[in-house]
Amino acid sequence: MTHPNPVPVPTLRDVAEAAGVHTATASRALNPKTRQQISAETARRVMRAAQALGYQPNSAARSLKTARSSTVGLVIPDLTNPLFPPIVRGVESVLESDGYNVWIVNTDNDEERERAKIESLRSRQVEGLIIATARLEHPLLGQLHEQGVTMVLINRQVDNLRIPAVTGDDATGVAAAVRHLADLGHTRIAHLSGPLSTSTGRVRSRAFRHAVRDLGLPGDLMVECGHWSEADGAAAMRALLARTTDFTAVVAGNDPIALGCYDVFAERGLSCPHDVSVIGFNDMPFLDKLRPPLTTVAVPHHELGAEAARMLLNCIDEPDRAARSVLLPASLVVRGSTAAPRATVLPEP
Amino acid sequence: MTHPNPVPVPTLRDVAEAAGVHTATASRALNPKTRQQISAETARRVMRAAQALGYQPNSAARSLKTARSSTVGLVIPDLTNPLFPPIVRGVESVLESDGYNVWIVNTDNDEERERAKIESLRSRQVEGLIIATARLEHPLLGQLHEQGVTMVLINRQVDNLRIPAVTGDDATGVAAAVRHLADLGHTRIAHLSGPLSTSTGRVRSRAFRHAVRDLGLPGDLMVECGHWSEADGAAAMRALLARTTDFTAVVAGNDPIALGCYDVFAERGLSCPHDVSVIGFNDMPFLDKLRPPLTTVAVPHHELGAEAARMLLNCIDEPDRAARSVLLPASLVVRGSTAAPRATVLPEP
DNA sequence: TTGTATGCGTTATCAC
DNA sequence: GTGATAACGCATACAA
Repeated sequence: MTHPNPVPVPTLRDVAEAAGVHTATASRALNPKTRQQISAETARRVMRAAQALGYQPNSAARSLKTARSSTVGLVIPDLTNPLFPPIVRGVESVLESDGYNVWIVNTDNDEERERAKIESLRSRQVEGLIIATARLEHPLLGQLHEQGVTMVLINRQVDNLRIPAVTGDDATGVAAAVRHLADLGHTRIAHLSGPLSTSTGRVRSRAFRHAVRDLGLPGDLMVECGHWSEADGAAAMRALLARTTDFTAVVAGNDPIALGCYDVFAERGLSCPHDVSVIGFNDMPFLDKLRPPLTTVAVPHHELGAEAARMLLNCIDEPDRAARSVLLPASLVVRGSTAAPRATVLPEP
Repeated sequence: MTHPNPVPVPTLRDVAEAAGVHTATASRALNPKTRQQISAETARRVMRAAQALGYQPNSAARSLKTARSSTVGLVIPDLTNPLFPPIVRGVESVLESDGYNVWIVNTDNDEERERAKIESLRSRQVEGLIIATARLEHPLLGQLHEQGVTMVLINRQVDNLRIPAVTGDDATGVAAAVRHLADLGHTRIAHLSGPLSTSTGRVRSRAFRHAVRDLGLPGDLMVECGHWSEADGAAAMRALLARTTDFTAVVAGNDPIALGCYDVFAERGLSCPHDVSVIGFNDMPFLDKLRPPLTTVAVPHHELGAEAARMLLNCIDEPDRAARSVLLPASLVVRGSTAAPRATVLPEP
């Protein structure tokens, strides 16, 4: 139940009256940037009055007047995907110390939803957008760019348009994964890629092809997952097994896909890493508690968010600066899901 | 880089001019609730103009005029805690279909931060607050309530004030956990509680005491964790083992605390569930992939958020309605971390 | 140092 | 059915 006598929200005018000054004076006294224009005594009186009344500036009025919202929009597919909360916190950590607030929206990877959410963000006069959805087809981005919307992309490079982006160095991460397996003695390594309609799916898939080719290994062991999910990972692994059993290691497009592999191994009585090694991607929480603990590629999600936020601030401050893209290093985290293949013939010296 | 010629954002005035009508008419044409007052022909013309210009209403101006923000604030401790994303999505699923938007803030369980965040929310004229932080001491809540702030609590009951709340039925969940262990033959069951400064810590701890007492089991095997974390769970388990080894099962205050137990078992060479059974709380993602898969109490987090949102809408619509509290059922999810104790003397018939 | 006046973009209340 | 006008709360250019 709300309070029986809902206190009317005090305005600047109330504060001014209580302090016996004009609203303009009160406004200056309350704003740190203009407080110096005011006598210390008056400033103190105004601030006490504001405190006493529980005054909070009406941000709608302020942004209407100043044409600034001190708000940026953060567009992600789905908060329940453990990738994104660290990114969100990274963004916030930078933006909040600069006086900005962050408005988060989920798109569920639905184009219509995404459009609607971004419209609503724009109608809120956000000063910039950080977009962390990874679909490849994206007419919307082009439109926004045309309209001069300030934005930064996370985990996605758009080739055509020059939009600043910050991404994890997926290619190096995949290469490290493949090299690790090769070093262990694996020669037939499969890749269960994410959807090739996503930029990350495409980048990692291509990196895998390059990596195996560079090592002189076969590059035909590839299956595309319909989604980045455990279920689709399992389906892809079943499809691969139906085609061939002549492989000893798998590089999964992400961690849930790797978990899908675990499920199929359990079904088929295969032992990991004994029969087959698996490497995931992203280093989700609690992977070290799995059976076996999953070897994976760690992406600095928090730092991805923080760096995107810094970039966005740059873009807001210097609208004419050329777009830059930043690549953050990914690193292999070796755990228990990778080992030497069972019947390896070690390469002759 | 932003567009070289940043298009000035079109206002209602621009739309009106383009359509050859007055702004008032344009406003009426664009608002579905007033569109009927306008001739169909004019309405169409205005809407086409708006479309063509890419017009988005300025929400600051609108909420200044209407004194409504169509926004509610959602206050949580930390998005990276996997408990909260489902709650957030639950809240959003209800609120968005009602035309509201949700503003999320993280408090990191810091009182000062929480106060600042809520102030910033209020200055944004949010129409209500959903608060999902679980500290027990909370002068702030009292103040907000005094000021007539509409709010709903998640996972926390405040005794004094009559503030609506929606919580999981922790007590029943804990009781089910204890009964499950007793049914397996355990007689000496320990509890590693969360911090007793949190309402959930206190509720679950008390429920545990009641449950063991009702079964005639000893109630002295309790340790309080400093935080709801894996590290603190491990510390508590070490403390318990230093005191006694005369127990065969543990009910952890939450899942990370249970994982802390796993860590200590690994250190000491104890086998779970062979030497000791463990039950967690919350049913975080991927618990089924652990070694062993963790038996836990599932709380309907999405539904918790959805129900809180429904309640908040009620409160906004009918400010004078009495506060209600809702308890959502929790359920035991039996997995591999619980089994009969090794050397059980089964009770005589 | 302080007060006066104005307008941000929108909607509500008038009058026509 | 449409237009004119005012006002929401605040910040700022200008006057004093």
